[in-house]
Amino acid sequence: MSRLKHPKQFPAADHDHKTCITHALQEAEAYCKQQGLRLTELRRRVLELIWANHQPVGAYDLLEQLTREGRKAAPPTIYRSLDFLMQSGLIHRITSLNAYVGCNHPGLDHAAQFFICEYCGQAAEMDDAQIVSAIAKDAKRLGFTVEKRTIEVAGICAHCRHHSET
Amino acid sequence: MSRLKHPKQFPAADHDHKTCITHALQEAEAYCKQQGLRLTELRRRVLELIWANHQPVGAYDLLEQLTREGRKAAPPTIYRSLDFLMQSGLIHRITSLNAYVGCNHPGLDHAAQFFICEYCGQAAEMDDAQIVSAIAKDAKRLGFTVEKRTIEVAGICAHCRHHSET
DNA sequence: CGGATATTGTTATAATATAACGTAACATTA
DNA sequence: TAATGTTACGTTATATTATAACAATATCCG
Ligand SMILES: [Zn+2]
Ligand SMILES: [Zn+2]
Ligand SMILES: [Zn+2]
Ligand SMILES: [Zn+2]
Repeated sequence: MSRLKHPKQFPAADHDHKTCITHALQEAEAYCKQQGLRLTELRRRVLELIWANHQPVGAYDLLEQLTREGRKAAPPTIYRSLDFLMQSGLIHRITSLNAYVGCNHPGLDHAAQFFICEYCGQAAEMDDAQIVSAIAKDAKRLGFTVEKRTIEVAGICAHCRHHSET
Repeated sequence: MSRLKHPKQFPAADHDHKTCITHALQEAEAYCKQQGLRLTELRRRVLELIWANHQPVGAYDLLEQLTREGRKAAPPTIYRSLDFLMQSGLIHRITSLNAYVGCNHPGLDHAAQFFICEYCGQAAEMDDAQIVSAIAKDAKRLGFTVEKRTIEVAGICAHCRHHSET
């Protein structure tokens, strides 16, 4: 039950995203190897496409990209890969967008909260213990056993807000 | 910016639900009248069907019920009513279920959080200031302007857990 | 190798939601 | 009340997201 001390910031507009991608794939490789999970060519490629940026991406978008690459792909192709990646903790599903985004710290037990910019589409993953404990408190009072939390905040990120101001 | 002091409890198994329904519809009538919103026959009926119980209900379920009542109804019929009811603050959409549930306190400015039992399907609406302020704190640190929060907790309610224990 | 298991291919279909356009009901005011 | 504008509803078609079912292939292990 480890927990991050410093939740991720919103991805800066000018950050070096190539390192995000290579780092994510390296972590995924290592984690799967260690856990005996089979990160096949297809699954690896889907993960790579998801990590192409910090914007959650839809299943059919991914499907179209696979098809354009010449791969034989149908909806089950992509959904099965997404299932594997989610069960392995390598990606998250953003329920409010029906879209998928890479996990910032796979392998760690964490509740994820997402802040999603409605302008640029970027999503920041957080792991705020205060939110989690506030929910736990309510659950305790209700006698409710928590299985899964869906916490997604839509709005405007700092960068987009500054640019939209006259 | 009023806020409830005593968040609702999980609906008890044996509560008198008829009063929930009549109360909800009376409130809706009064609120719409006061706000100049047109709670038409169709919209009223859809709201009533949603309040039939405390389980979020899907759009196509509602559609089927309308059809069985002899009303001419197609998907747009129900989705337009749902849009009206949501915009008027009379119902909430449960994103993780693609389903709709009556609001417990329409007319009041409130962030809603839902605790949803995976066994009985019942949903409890809460308005926990601690959750809201924890999110606000994160948002402030990120420079993020919050527009909409989606907070849905799935799990097992006290009643169902007691019944599932050997 | 050979049989078991896991992954992928393939076709069809389910479930949720919206676009587009016409008609009817209602409201406003001349 | 008739003309007019507005809102709501009817209707058909289609978009979007996701899964069922079964066949073919690849991978693992004794
Ligand atoms: Zn990046
Ligand atoms: Zn994560
Ligand atoms: Zn009730
Ligand atoms: Zn509410």
